[in-house]
Amino acid sequence: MTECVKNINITFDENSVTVHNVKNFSACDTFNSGQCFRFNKISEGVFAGVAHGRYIEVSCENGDLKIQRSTREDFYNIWYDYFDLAFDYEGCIKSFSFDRTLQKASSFCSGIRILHQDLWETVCSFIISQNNNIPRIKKIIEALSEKYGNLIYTDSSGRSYYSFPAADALYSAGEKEIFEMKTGFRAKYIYDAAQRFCDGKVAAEKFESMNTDETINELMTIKGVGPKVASCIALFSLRKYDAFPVDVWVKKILEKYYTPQTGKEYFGKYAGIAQQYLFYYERCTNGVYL
DNA sequence: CCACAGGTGTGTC
DNA sequence: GACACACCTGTG
Repeated sequence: MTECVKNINITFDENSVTVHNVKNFSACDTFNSGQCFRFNKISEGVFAGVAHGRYIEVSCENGDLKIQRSTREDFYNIWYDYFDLAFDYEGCIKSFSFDRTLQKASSFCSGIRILHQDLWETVCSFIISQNNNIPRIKKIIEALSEKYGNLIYTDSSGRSYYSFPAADALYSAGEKEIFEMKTGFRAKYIYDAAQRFCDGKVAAEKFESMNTDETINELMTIKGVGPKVASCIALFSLRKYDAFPVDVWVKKILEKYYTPQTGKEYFGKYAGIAQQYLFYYERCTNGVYL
């Protein structure tokens, strides 16, 4: 069955969805750009993982985006939004032509998408990311999911996939158990955040009417969430495209290619997407990959 | 043994 | 406000 929605053609199979002629989509670049910790390469060009409580396998060849193990309903309810399919990345990249470095970076990784990730998962994951490295961040998140999440899928080789733990699962586990999952000094932050999500004090809808600065200030009331983590949450979950996370890499980039005064304003309303291109470009061209 | 990893809270001036 | 400084843990 094929449908046409907003000028894109989509084919639905028994157990997969194919979106035809998708521009600017690379599963590899998207999942390796540091915004998401739960997808891994399972074969050439294919990435598998769990998001929003569902297991999928994602690949994109010749402009055809294939999502395996997705129903038609899940595609419309979850993945269309998750992969930001409505956003015009081509136009966004064109708007970056005022800057040579940005032009180079965006043509290097024009297939990166800004994912629309679950708020709680993003908050928790980026708290874990502080003063940490990506392999260990992934390891901790997998361990938490295996212990406190739900079994979602087991593949033919016997590998099991788990959902990210719900906030109340971590809250009832307690700070001590969270610490024992090798989260270190971040345990108290995770516990505190979990409690606030259980209370319902934090909800994604709350941020819809807020601008980016308001969003970041609100997020920073969570312990362990500073400007960098708050910007990541705003960008990778709440879709505030002008949120501009500044980490050690971006700091280096700003020093190397720009002036000390260059701030997010210079990059405009899609500063966050610019940040992703620059970050990924700089890391790849300096030999750091995963 | 020590530095470092996609930072942040706390205590100083 | 602009600084140091510690912080769990694994890896080089």
